Amino acid sequence: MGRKRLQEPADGRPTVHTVAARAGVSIASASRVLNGVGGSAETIRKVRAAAAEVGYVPNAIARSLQSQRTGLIALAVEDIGNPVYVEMMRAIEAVVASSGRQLLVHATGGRIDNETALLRRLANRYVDGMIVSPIRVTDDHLAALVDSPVPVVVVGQLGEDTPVDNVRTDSRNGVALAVDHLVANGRHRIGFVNGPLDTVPGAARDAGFRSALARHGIPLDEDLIEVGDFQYAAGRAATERLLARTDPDALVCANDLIAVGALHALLAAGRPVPQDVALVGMDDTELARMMFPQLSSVSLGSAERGRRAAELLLQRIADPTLPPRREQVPPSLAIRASSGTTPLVPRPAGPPTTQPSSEGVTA
Amino acid sequence: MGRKRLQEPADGRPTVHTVAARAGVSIASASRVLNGVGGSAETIRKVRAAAAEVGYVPNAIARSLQSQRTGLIALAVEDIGNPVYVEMMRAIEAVVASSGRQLLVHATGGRIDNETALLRRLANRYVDGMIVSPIRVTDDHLAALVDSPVPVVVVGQLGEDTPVDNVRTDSRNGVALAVDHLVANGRHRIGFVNGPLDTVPGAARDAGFRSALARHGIPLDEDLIEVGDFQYAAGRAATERLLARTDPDALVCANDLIAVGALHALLAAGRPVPQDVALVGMDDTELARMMFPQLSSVSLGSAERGRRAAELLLQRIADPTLPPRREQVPPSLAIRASSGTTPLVPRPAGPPTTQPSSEGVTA
DNA sequence: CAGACTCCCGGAAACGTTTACAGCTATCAG
DNA sequence: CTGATAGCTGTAAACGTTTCCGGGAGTCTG
Repeated sequence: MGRKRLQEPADGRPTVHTVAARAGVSIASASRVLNGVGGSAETIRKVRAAAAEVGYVPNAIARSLQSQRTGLIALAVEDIGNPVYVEMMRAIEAVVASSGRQLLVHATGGRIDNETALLRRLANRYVDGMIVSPIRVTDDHLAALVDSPVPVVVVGQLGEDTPVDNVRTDSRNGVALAVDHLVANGRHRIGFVNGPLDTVPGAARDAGFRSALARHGIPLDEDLIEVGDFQYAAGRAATERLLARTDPDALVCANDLIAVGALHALLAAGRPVPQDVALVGMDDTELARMMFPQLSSVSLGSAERGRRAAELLLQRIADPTLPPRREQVPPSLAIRASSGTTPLVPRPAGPPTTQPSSEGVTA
Repeated sequence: MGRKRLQEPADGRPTVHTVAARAGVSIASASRVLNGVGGSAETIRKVRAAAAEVGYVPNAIARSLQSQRTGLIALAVEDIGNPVYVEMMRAIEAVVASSGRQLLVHATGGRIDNETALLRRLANRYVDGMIVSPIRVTDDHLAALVDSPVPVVVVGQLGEDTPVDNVRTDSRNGVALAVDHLVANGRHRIGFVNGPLDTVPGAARDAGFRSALARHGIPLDEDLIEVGDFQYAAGRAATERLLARTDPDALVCANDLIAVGALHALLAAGRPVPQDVALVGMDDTELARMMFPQLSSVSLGSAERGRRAAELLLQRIADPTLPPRREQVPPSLAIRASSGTTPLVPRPAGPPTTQPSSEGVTA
């Protein structure tokens, strides 16, 4: 029999040619049987047997080249360690896995050039689509998003007119929920520990804080606002700076990592939480529930946003002609011990006796 | 000019054929120039210009098919949310990225069939190698590891005779470090909150705890040992059960998530840490430093293990004929406020004034 | 000026798969 | 008995790239 090509590649792994030769059929028939389309009973039997004997496993790369799909979905986030992204990632993973695909995680380290490069690299088609959650956005970046060669979904704020699938929340309003809650509990010297103002979430939260105070008729004291990074250490340092110059009775923090840093700074300064200072974080990650006292936190629905983003992406992959869509997940407030409702009543210091309810009340 | 094949595929994306035609050279020349090997000055100029004009980007899949390498490294861990894996992942990512490859993360959810399936799927070559950190190991699993079609490195304990690259620590001895430290500080009713005994780390830590107590001549009180999951909630529940039936003056926890749960349970029960009960966690994740009081914790060098595993894997990919290697990272103890050195001296409750040093002392 | 050597180029094969197409056989209807 | 039809099969092309190889042009040496 005149074999046209090697049947056993150098590394000895069987290909569809190996199977076909062994079964005494053509590679087309072998491929059809292996894919479960067509084939006579006899052919099916022979091919299956041959495949089993040689331990044939199809090569994913070759299949991808032919089918023009890789079965991979990329996720680009700033910091793989931030629990908010962990939760988002878990939700995305679930959706992606249920579609038979796999998730490829990129850590951009928040460096935007990094992220833009990633978007440009999409052109080489190593992936069927990408979910990206940028914290900074430049024009260059936007351009890369808009004319991306593969479907892209953005988690986070994006200009109204940008024709890119987008799942967002309203973090401005999220901050307002926190402020409303604190004001309702009699706190009036409310501090705010934010992340960098040149980031999209940082800017939104800053605006939200200022407008919420204004709505309550509370004059703005710039001393009560401090800015750091969206990290634990930066949050702690920022809070220490804030405490050194002024005297808040409550703190709103731009995410839970900052809030944990703030909690640490407050306790170290001998300011019990919530008796002396009430504390509200943001993102409502599991970290908030792991603190003592448990932290109140504004949920921005990160898992839900991740889930929806993944669904949007899968839909767009299935039908690239869909018009750009925009979804919004509303924020909600989980009230826990750190912003307890009995403000400013001096109590003996010590671990608060408030029983930590593992489920926060949603406002 | 007789073109043999389509130069513009249906979706309009340029291929090397497009570039070659536009530059008026063969695809071989175009490919050579684009890869920076060979080509006359004139050819280089023409090809580069043509590539730029049409915005050519090479197709990663086709390249992989030809080169038999995908540039992807897979990492399979149980729980993507456990900070110990986050740290390991970061370390691996750094090494992998510096070799120009990318990391593909799988969450196995601790289900072993899941992990074995993953190993079998490696046969389709969608990835150049894999790092896996199993917490349970069966014979089936071992077999899949040993005759994996692509290089695999295991992070964690593995039988001595298993011919698979392996980076391990000595968690038995790690537990001993914790016990020694507590005993040296006058604690004698030392409790142990462990993970499942049918896991590799759970079993090792259990053995370590028992032998350490024996070495100090402390009789074993089974009431002081409790088992749950390697999770926060389970750790908290296990600690509550333990506290309900006995009265420890110290607790060793099998990882930091459990330790945080234990801290929570202790504080809720009005047992100040470290005054009343000293607490030592394990893994020395950033979570330990984010608690108040900061948690002492046994470092098992997760970042270092990740780094080494990645290096072993890259070396094996470069030279698959290497003999199986086995590396060991020694544990060390980071002493922080939660196991402060002034035991059993009743103090007024309240936030400990111990200044939390962000760097623990290494024993 | 002839031969050897270097360099560049294009044709074609190869990576491993799926699939369009055409040919063949067997079955069925008329 | 003939023509149509359905189902199966094999050949070959295609996916987009890299690379082997042979040929041709140019340069250098003797």
